[in-house]
Amino acid sequence: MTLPHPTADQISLPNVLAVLGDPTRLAIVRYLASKEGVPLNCSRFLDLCSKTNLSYHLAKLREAGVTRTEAVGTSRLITLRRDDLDRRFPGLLDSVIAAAGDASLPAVGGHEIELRA
Amino acid sequence: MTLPHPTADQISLPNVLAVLGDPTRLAIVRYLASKEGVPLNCSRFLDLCSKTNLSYHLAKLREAGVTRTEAVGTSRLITLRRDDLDRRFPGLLDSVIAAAGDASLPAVGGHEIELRA
DNA sequence: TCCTTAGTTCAAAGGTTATTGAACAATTGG
DNA sequence: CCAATTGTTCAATAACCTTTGAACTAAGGA
Repeated sequence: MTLPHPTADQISLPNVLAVLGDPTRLAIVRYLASKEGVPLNCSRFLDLCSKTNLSYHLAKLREAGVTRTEAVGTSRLITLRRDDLDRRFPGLLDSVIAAAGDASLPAVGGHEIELRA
Repeated sequence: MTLPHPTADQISLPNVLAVLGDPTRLAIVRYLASKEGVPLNCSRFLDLCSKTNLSYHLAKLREAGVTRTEAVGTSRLITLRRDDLDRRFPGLLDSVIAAAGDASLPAVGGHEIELRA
């Protein structure tokens, strides 16, 4: 439960943009946004890349302050840090998600069980 | 006047985000936005980095479809591709610029003459 | 024509990023 | 306890990015 996250004001715009500039990570964020409020575990994203690589990308998202990762049992529950991002960069997340929604990004999920919110 | 630019629908979101994820380029875009409508020449940005490096960053911005570069004499006139970006990714540029405006980014310009719009 | 101004291209160095497989740790169920 | 599930860490690799200085091109002015 104690994974390192930046505080809201440690979140840096260039860093967030750079992190979202990767197609795999953008797909993760897009999917998180589509299931907002529902914490998802990593296995949800295994369509996108290998388990090892996913671990890497999810760490990047967490370290940039885009996602929050909570350890529960052997799982990690991933959520978007929408409140913090909206406070720091109003409208940014929404426009990114909307833009990503139009574009055809890698699809994800479907055969996994959602975890209670 | 014939520098390679992507068409509006060739502009890719991950690419734009990645390109804006560099502090120097974000500062360039921020400054272009603050002088919107006024084409600026490269020398305006020499506070940010060396001439060579600036050439590199401006090429990145152009290739990603963020800026338009027009050759006039020995100058290059740089403008934001706001219309195309707004059409492709509504609200994105504005929220990025607003967010960049709050954050303290490298300042730029001041002692150069603006070119007529 | 010669020089200056404006910017590009090139090659190289150094750094960072993405990706992989193998090995590891931790929790949970039988 | 044993095994399966979930995910991380490590070392390695290949690719890409940023930055630099030197050499270059192209236009404009004296």
